[in-house]
Amino acid sequence: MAYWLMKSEPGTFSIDDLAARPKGTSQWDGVRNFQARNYMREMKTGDEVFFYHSSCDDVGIVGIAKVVREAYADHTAFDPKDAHFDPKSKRDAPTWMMVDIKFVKKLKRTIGLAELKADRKLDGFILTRKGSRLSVMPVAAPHWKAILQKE
DNA sequence: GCCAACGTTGGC
DNA sequence: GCCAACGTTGGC
Repeated sequence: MAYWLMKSEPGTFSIDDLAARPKGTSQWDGVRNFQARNYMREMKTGDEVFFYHSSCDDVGIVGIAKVVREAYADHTAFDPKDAHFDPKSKRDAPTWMMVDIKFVKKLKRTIGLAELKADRKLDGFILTRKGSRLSVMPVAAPHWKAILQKE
């Protein structure tokens, strides 16, 4: 079992939005970065995911979800009307993939970015690495545990 | 709104 | 293959 972190702007799709979906489940579409896509292809059913709110007043980890469907074609890339349309992605050879995740729980409080940056136990975490903009990333087991202990 | 950092594109 | 220009991300 592996651990991951996925970023979302709460103004677009928040942890509450995920919880409100039927069965608390949603596809994770719109990823258009190769490294992030590659990580999604590694995800296995049952893997756990930190849900992170970015570009908002309260930036940080807000909840936990789990992977319920492994990588498949992101069909929004085929739709010319979709904001994330990519003409280079073909139905018979999709460039972009998505997974489905399911709401598990909200944390009792947001574990803020500043707090994550300040924790020496989290050295090496991709999220807090200078200049990192990845929206999907792995979380090492010791890091996962250290973050949970902050709750 | 600003801007640093990064990824992508396209001319050469 | 190089690299400048451009677009995006995302914290502040």
